[in-house]
Amino acid sequence: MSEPRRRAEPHVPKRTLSAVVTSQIRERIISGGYPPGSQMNEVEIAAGFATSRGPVREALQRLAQEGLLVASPHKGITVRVLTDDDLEDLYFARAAIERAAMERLTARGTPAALIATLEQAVRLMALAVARQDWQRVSAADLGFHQAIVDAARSERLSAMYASLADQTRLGLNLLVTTYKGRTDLVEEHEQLLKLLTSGDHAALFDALNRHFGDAMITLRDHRDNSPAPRV
Amino acid sequence: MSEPRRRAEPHVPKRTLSAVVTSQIRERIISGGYPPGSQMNEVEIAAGFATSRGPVREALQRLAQEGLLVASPHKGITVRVLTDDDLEDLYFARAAIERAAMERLTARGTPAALIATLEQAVRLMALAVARQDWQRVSAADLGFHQAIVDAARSERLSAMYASLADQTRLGLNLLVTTYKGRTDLVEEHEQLLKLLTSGDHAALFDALNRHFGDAMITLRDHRDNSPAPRV
DNA sequence: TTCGCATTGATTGTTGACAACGTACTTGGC
DNA sequence: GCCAAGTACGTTGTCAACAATCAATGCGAA
Repeated sequence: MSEPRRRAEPHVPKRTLSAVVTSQIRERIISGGYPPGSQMNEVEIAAGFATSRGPVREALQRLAQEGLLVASPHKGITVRVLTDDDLEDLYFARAAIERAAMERLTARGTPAALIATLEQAVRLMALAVARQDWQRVSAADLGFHQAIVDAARSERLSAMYASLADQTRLGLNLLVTTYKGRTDLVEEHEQLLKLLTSGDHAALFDALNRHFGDAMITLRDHRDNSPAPRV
Repeated sequence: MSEPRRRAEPHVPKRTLSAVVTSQIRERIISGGYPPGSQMNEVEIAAGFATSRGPVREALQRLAQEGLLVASPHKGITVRVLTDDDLEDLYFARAAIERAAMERLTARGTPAALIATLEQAVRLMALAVARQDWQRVSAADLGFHQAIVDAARSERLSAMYASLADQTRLGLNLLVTTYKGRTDLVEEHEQLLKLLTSGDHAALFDALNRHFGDAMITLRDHRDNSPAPRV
């Protein structure tokens, strides 16, 4: 990991201030630090980061294009409020990308490294479920799926999926108890993993569709049963 | 080439300057006004738009995230140079999205409005082919596919596909003669249209895969036969 | 009261200047 | 002549102030 310093190419990742602000804000949005619907006041955030509005503005613009924020000209930028339609669209788009990734994987052969990564993710998920740490369950869940997409080695698919995964976490952090009672979650991912190694094309796709379908149903139930936060 | 505003705008409701600069630059990149690899000098562009660096900077950042530009911190922003791998990745990602859209369309039924739009696109394409206007052929081609994706009514799929389509145009404008000799292009789209209305799931997917496969082959041939521009 | 409207306050959009960084050139030494 | 360090230039990153726009409030008239 440690790279010997070379004169011709020191290339230390001189992270620009905008970049660090962007990732900080993104993390805070995903983890629920900024609740959906709240307005992102530029001067306020800039003060929090001890910087000026410039970098903050760039960060917000970027996150808006990633789908975590919504920008209205002259009105401001607010944290996205995901509707039921948005959630359905999210899972639909994720399924589209993940299926394509799986198709390529089954065609080219599943790398052993991916299997190891997925097994690790499942283990982490099981552990988190046992501890009822739903934050980590969600992280393991999305990590599992992102690993599958990344294994397809498509720069664009990976980038698009990462954006969709972030939006999904934004939708989930409102419903921290979403995973509660879904004891079948670990089994479902184990099943996906098994089908992925077996190479059973049709069964794998069916399982993925059911998997996302279950997630949608669970989300809807929780949303219906819990009072929606004021918008 | 220079298309001035058609009117002194008394009622431009609320398009921010950044937005208009963004679309202007995007159009110019796609149409080849800024050749791939060239650096986007902020002050230069700002002078061209008679504005300051602020809006230009925002526009460039946005286009970079759309994939048309690549940004290196402290070095500058350049027009993306698409490699062969990029082209393959583009078609792979497009196929992933378009297949998902088609699946939903065949499941829910193809809207009549879509059929009309596609027929119109094919007519325009045939006309452009007859006139050997490859710029319009490319526009009709991408319009055809974008219409299919839009008909699936998925906000995220449409947005992602639009970005991929723009990148495709960026790759095509280097090879303006790409379509030359592809007299089968109109037939292929007619075939896709027919299969879409017939609802033949499997045949439609096969046709789409062949369609993109043909495009890839043609692109590769042209790139191999023509001297690659220095990078 | 209630509707309409001007005014106020706050926030975003834009600008020009300053600072930091990378690149290319020049200069000195071998 | 060639290489290396130092330097100068150009570009990007950041900042603070100015202008434009929107939401909210208060006032007055029907």
